[in-house]
Amino acid sequence: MLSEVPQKFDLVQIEAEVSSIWVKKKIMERSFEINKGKENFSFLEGPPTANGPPHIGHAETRAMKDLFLRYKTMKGYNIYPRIAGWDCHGLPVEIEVEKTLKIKNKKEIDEMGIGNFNRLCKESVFKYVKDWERVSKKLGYWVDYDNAYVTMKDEYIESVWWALKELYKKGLLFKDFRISPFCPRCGTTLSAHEVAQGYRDIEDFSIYVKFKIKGRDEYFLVWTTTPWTLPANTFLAVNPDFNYVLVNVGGEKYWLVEDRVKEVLRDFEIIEKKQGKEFKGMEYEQLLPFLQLKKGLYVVEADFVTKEDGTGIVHIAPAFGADDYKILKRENGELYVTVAEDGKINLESPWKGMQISDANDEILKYLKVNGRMLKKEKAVHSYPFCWRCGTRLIYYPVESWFIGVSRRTEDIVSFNKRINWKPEYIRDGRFGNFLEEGKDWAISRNRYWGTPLPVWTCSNGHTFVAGSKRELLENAAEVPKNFELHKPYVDDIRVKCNECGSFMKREPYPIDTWFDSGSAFYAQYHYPFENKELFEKNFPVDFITEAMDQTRGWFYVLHVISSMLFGSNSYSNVIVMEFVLNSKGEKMSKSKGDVVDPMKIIEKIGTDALRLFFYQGPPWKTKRFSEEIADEYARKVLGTLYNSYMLFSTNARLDKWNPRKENMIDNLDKWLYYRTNLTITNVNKYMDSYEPHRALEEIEALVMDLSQWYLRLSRDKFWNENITDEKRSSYFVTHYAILETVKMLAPFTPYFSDFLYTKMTGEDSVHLSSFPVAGETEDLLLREMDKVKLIVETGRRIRQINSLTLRRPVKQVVIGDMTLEGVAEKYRSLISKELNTKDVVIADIENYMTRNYRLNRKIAGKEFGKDLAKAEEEFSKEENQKLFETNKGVTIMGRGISESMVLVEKHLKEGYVTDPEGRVPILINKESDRGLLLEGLAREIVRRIQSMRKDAGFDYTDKIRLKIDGDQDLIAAFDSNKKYILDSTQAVQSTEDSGFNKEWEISEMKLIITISKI
RNA sequence: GGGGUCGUAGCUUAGAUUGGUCAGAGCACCCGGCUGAUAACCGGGAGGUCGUCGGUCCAAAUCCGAUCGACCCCA
Repeated sequence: MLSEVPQKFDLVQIEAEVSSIWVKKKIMERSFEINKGKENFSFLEGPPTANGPPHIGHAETRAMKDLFLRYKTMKGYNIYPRIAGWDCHGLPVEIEVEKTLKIKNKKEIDEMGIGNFNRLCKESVFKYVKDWERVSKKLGYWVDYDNAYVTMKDEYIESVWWALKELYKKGLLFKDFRISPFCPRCGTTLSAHEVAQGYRDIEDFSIYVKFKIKGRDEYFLVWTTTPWTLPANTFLAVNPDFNYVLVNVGGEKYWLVEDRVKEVLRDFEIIEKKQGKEFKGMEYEQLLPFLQLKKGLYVVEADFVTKEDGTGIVHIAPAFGADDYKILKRENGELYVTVAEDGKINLESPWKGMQISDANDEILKYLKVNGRMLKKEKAVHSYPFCWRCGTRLIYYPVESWFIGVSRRTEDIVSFNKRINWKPEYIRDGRFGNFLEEGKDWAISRNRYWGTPLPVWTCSNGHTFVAGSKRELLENAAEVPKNFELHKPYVDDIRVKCNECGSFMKREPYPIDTWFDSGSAFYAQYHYPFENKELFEKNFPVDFITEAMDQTRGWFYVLHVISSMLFGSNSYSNVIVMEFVLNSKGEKMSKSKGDVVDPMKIIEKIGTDALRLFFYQGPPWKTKRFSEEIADEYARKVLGTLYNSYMLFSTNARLDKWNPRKENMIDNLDKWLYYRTNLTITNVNKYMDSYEPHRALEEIEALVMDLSQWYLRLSRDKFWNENITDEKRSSYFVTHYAILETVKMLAPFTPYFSDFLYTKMTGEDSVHLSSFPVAGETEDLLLREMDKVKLIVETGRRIRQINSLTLRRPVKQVVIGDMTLEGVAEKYRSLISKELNTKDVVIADIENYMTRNYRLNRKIAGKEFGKDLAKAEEEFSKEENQKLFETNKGVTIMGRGISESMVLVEKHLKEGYVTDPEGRVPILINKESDRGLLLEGLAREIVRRIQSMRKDAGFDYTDKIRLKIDGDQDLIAAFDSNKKYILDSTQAVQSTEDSGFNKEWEISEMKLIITISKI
């Protein structure tokens, strides 16, 4: 039953062997089926965009996902669906295509035709999917790749449409303006990512202008860096909590924030003070009288007004700033856009038709001439430019469709409380904070490749939202051939307006691809058109995990969509994983050339080693990747377990022992059994609470205890030639411990575990077996063994410190703590063997102390005066010392000596040594005699013979002839320990001179050993 | 610029929620042991301003503030 394993521990070789068996015996497929009909555990794959090969971070999240999938499977849960998923839409795909076509802007895309472009996008999506699948499979990530959900399929899109229609019906999908970064030359908005690429430090001018207060001879002093926006001025904003002052400067009176006066002005005189809120509603005269405003030209309050620069009074031009637009909405004003999309002023004014940069200068002149400019400054600041053409970006209102997240913020925040976040601090920290902001979500994109927004509008302002393919086709005037839910096909469909009968056109946008991936929890089922029950069974999803960057990405969109659509959280447990960094703790990057290819690592050290590295330490802590550390750790845990099996199986096989229940005989065996069960309990607990690193720590500790304590102490039991009850007992617990450990490791290291499991059981796979369930355990025994370990370790340390080599037995070891009596008696033989002592004594340490009493000169001096020296001499006499010890007092030279006058010195009795810093009092009698000496020498001789056996290449079952020659003492040692030596070395004494011989020196004595095989 | 996490021996790290046994391990290093798990195993030793500065407290690696550095998110 117990199969042999190769001598050499080689994870890569093991992996190769196991993975071919997996394929041959369809282990993965069978594991998917094994729990059919049992309780469900639901999982959802966060869909990657496969627009590049997977890197080590992807490997980490996949390893983490797989860990729990395997664990839950072994726990008997049915996981269905268990599928991969691919995010197909969006800018990354478009950019990839643009790169291959060597085109740079939307105009060129329009020229080649959207149909052609999108076809290329569709083809490009799967360019790297093969790489992803190869790496994922190699990592042992067991999901169904053939039935992956794909966000660009019509079914998936249809589900998303359904969701959008639901939101529309709830009034949560609407059109509004979004003030976006905009390149006036390219005529396009830029994504945040693109904007971030284009920041540059530039020297720019800014101006202070004067807004006259209506009906007063006072001005608001306002600072701006964008004079071209001044014609669109609608409000002035102050911070209600700031203090403002009215100053007189050369006869003119200006209002500005108190804290900035000194920075802005030189000679001034403060006339009056007011709080910001007192200005609310105050009207002022239009600075540039060209725009006909229906509402505006009064002061509003705003929190975003700071004192860091400017005057604490901010010019508001709603079209050209996000904050500005917010104020307009609050004040219910009307939006005026004074600049056309080509960046030219379109307002009837002296500047009409000018580019904004030219208008800047002209407006400046105008203000100067009209006495409305106080001063002009130059300053360096960071400003975004278009990353394509280098044009200065402006903020510009772009029509956009929104999801009304802000209207459901309360729900969204409260549903978050139901989610078990790992680590916990994400819930109320990074994630919670972001939810509280509750910003509306602009989902329309001015792009091509994506889920089309299913909204049609007519010229009379009516709207139709298609909630399914069918609903669209029913309302379509004509149905085109080769129809699919992508541009340009959907755009070709004309819909007749139900209200006015005119033709409707589709709003031409695709939607934010995050809406796609955030819809996966229902759209993967083609819900609600299909699989309704399956969806409900799996909702909310039990477990998801992705990297930290998904907090505001996938985790957010899933949660928002689910909260608004289903009134619930969409996942119950989530592990937020930190990144894998390079060995210096820096982010890996292509430019640094330190990007690690997971496949290369796997080929070198094996998948299991890489996986173990990922599982070490909390998933939410960054990990510095190092191949050496990964390899080392795998050797430590898996290598040790492998060696343990090797030791066990070699002996058990010789004895033809087959795994079966045996009576546990000695306490050490019981200990290992209980120890294993304790680990099983803890591993289950930690896995269930999504703390895999703690589970792994438990397993590691068990492996170490098995190897370093249990097996080391049990080795000689295995060497007995006959199979005894003791041996059976030991085989049983060893087998139990190794097998249960292998099973617990299975979700962590699927290849290695399966290798050992199949060797041990002959079954097909550990992944078709159940996760260990703890048998009985006994705390007392576990605690006792800890004490035994402590005693043994302390004893060994004492031997070491005092150069008492373990090889030579000592006369006696004293355990000087009576509370340890029970333990020490119970494990007496174990302790004597480990410490190689003839005798173990348990006795109060005080019995091994001699005390020496000295006079405390400070106190005794007052009593004895100049006789002190004599008194000390008297007191040190043996009879007085004894008297003092028994009576706690003695009379010296006619005077009583009491305890208060005495200092006590304790000494260990002659011949004993101890470790004064030890946590338990252990004494060793270091006195030796000839018998002990000879025994020690006998072990020296054995060691030499064994070493020679090995050098001679003898098998350890080979019998040998042995001849010893050399110094007297060594011969004596041999003679007096003959049986021990001959038994240990499988030898018979001989006078044969021929054979393998060698001369040794032991303690400056000569020893000649001759051996030969019989 | 705002928010978050982290910073413990040469390296990887435990301990931080509940402040109080000399801050525990492992690897590497040095010394020793074992020699029937042997390209394995065991013991011991040395090595730490707990990033820095300040505060609270009888007492801080742990709580608070500042600061430096790493990483992430947002602007």
